[in-house]
Amino acid sequence: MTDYDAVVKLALERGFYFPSCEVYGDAQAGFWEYGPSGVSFKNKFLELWRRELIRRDGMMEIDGSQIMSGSVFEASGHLASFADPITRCKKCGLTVRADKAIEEAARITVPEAAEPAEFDRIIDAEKIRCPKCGGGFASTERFNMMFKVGIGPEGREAYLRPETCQSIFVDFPRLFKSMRGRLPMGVGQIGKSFRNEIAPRQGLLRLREFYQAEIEVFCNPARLDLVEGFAAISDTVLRLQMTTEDSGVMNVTCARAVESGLVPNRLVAYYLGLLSEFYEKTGIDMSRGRFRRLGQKEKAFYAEVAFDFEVETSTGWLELVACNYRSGHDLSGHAAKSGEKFEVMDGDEKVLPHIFEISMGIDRSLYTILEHSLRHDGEHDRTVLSLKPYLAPVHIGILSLVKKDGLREKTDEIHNSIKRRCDAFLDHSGAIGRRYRRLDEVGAPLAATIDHQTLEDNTVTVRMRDSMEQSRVGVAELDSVVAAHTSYP
RNA sequence: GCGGAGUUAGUUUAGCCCGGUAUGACGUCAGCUUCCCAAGCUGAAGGCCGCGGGUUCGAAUCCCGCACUCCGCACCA
Repeated sequence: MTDYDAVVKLALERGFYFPSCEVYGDAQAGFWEYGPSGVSFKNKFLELWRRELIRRDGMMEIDGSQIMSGSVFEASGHLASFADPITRCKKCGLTVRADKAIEEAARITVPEAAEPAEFDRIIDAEKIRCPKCGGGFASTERFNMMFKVGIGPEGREAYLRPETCQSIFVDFPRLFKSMRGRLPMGVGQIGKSFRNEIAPRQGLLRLREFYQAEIEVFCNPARLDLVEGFAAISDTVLRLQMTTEDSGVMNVTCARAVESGLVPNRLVAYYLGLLSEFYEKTGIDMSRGRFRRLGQKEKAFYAEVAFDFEVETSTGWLELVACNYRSGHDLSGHAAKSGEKFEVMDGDEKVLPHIFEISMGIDRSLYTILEHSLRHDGEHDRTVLSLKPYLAPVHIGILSLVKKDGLREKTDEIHNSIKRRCDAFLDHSGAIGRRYRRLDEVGAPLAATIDHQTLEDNTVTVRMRDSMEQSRVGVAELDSVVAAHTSYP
């Protein structure tokens, strides 16, 4: 069984995640639900994100609409650029990208954003045929990856957002004014985005409806090297890979990365440093991670400089975060379309802020943490999910060694006294070893077992997930033991 | 979307070639055991065999279509 299969099996058996609408045959691919363990785990991951990025850096957090008006995506460029020109072979049904087919057959480069009729004209003029069967092509159409929705009885045009950040951009003027903003200003958001992927695949890794945690840093393009607090991360090590040459991954400090020109400025290096420190704390094996600088062709249409944070998993290198320097693309687009002013004062200077974004895929991050944390302990023949204690869905299992002689009642009492302050799981049934194994599988770092001695001296056995070591702890101290062991770093 | 493989209980799996409504394991639940690492014993629940149609007296099994999952290609601002 591959690591991927092992994670999927655990996810299904232990309620981390599973397919949406699975009782119906018309369920579509690319939609998954988080179960109880998954939600508890996700919430803790997001709390870590808030601590390490939003609060640490004094950013704002908003929660925007998932449905946004058509104008937003006209201004952002998504209506024109987030769509592929596709054409279909009339004989064998092969669907190809019109621009790719023309490029390959006739060596003519047509801009992706050209009109469909332009593609048809060239296909006709160059007598381009299906590369597979030689058949003729039907008319070129635009397949836009945004989900269109109709608002109200008239069905007014709107779209499910394909990235959460558009809310942040259009809210910027109000946020800057009402929240007494000053540059650089970070605004974050956790929420869902929607993309009509042609072929969703691999569970949480490629979804049509997915979670993003995005941070948009509004900055003065003339002051990208004036970063307050840079000293805090200047010695943080980044694992960098340049795309141009087949260079390996280099370990360089943030300070060194800027000096050597590997990272264009201190602002970008600062946030790569914060991000690196964040992921270190998620339990992902950072020796299998890298920040890869993207080449011209790989970058998104709005990005000037882009680094992807990628991690090696059993499915190959997986992109968890896109860090894009989007320059003035977004705000100038919204300014022009809306007529609203997006310039702000930075000291004595009036500037249209540029944007550096940290766009995190939450689902992919959660998957990667699970895969990197799941291990088989051959010595004791058990499956252990060695999550960081602060990310575990269950903090502590509360178990009765046996049910009789009042141990069940004592166990219930202890569970009741603790359950509002942490995620405690009560279990009376089955052999004690079996219950420990169950807790190991959901990643619970602690278990407290109530036995006959508890009735005499009010102590319990506390068992550690990773070492399986046991110690005797007073019931009165249980609270503080749990808090100390499961608190965020 | 193309090509390939697959889909039977929570998980895993037999049965399919050679039609007669389904097998085992693990897990779950209850009881006994009162026990500190998946112990043992007894019992139970759980399946419209992915969905729809066809052939047939009768379909998990044969035929057709569709969906989903996985792999490869293409795609992935």
